[in-house]
Amino acid sequence: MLDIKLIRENPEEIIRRLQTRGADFLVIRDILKWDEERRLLLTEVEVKKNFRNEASKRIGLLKREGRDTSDIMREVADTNDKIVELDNKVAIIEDKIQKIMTILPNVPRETVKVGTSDADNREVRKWGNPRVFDFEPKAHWDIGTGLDILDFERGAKITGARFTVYKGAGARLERAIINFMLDLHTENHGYTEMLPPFMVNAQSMFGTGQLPKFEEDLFKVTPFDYYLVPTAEVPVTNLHANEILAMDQMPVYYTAYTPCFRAEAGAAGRDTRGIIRQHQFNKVELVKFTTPESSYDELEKLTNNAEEVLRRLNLPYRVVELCTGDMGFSSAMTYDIEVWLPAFATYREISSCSNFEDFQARRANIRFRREAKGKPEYVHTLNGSGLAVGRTVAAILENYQNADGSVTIPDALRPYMGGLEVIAFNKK
RNA sequence: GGAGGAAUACCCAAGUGGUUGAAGGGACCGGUUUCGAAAACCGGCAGGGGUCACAAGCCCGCGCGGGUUCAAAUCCUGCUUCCUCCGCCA
Repeated sequence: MLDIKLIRENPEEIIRRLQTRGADFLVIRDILKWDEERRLLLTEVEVKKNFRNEASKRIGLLKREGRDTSDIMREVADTNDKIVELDNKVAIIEDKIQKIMTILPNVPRETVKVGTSDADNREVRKWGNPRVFDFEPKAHWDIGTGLDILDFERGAKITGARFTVYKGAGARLERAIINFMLDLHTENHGYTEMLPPFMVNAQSMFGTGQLPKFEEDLFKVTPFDYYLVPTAEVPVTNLHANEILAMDQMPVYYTAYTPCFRAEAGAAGRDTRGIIRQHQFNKVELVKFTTPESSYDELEKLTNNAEEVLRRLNLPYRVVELCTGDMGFSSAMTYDIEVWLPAFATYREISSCSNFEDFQARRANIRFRREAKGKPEYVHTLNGSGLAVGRTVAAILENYQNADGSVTIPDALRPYMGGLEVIAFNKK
């Protein structure tokens, strides 16, 4: 949520910067008008409430003296009618403002490149060299099927499209990667591991920005008012909703493994093969709560923490900075980390690291206090995938594949695979 | 799922309609005292919105939402969470 005061002070500037996302956002001028109206109504009704408070107090005193109070009581009752009327007007106008405010995206950071699609994203750095194959590299779905570690048909049978069954060494690999990532982030990067619920309420979805605008992307658990988490960002960021953090706990670093559930509405026809785009996938997430002045340094560090996973797995990647038109709703600035996939001969997103500044903090009411008696301020929230597990499996299968169809296990994962060095076909 | 009980500011806690539009204690912050500290004493101490200078005053505020009343922490009502017991259960 944007700061209404900021809009009030500099509406055209906000409109201009929001427009870089690709819509006109002139509705902000309406908000401004309604806001003005609201403030006038508020001052009016508050004068009346003050009268009511004072008069009621007087009635109490007069009654104690046994005096007649019917005149003044009637007067207050009349005032009450006006108060109700004004309160209703205020409620209607606030509702109108709120409806728009909740669907306004975050203002991109001033330094973010203006653009309309991923074609305008800026490559920041590249790491590692794509392997040169002396055979035709296969796609991960062919490798996985060939090794009998990925079963797409049975996934579709027991559930539906975009659900996959992992088997044997495949299942173990997924689990090994999760443990490897969690251990790295907790032992080397200073994050505290959390294991949150995989369902959250609508309030939490609102707090991080998935609701009200993106309901069609979510799986709702009827008849309950719960949603399956599309990312651990939602439960973990909302851990501190309606809280005021003490300065000495800042910055807060959390990492969490959760499965992620996405309806993938509007993705029909894209990435229909393999495990790149699933309705359910695993992810290890990094989440931070920081002071406003440190959040961009923290974004660099967080992104680097995610990159470290790929470096340890020796998977070539690049980092791109998303342009204004390609950024998510809540983000002020986003780095995507893209891993090299030989069969696609391209880099594909495996992590997205964002600074939301105070956008989510306002929605979820997450604040901190610099000093014991200081005024609470909104924190900045950040998060990033550290990393998407399924896509890591795909990257390993493709980058570490051998000519005979087997897959070598990256050194860093072997301790997590019971020492296994190669996944070869195993009919069991 | 059934039956009871509870929810007050960082913590404990008083308070069943009007000098409580939140007592008292602890913690915490500031001060006096002290060579320094402890103790004692004095003072401060929930958060939020509007006007506006992030001042004063005013409005809101006792788990959350409605309602009754001139007036609600206090009465009514719906919900949430926690506790005790019963049932079921990984």
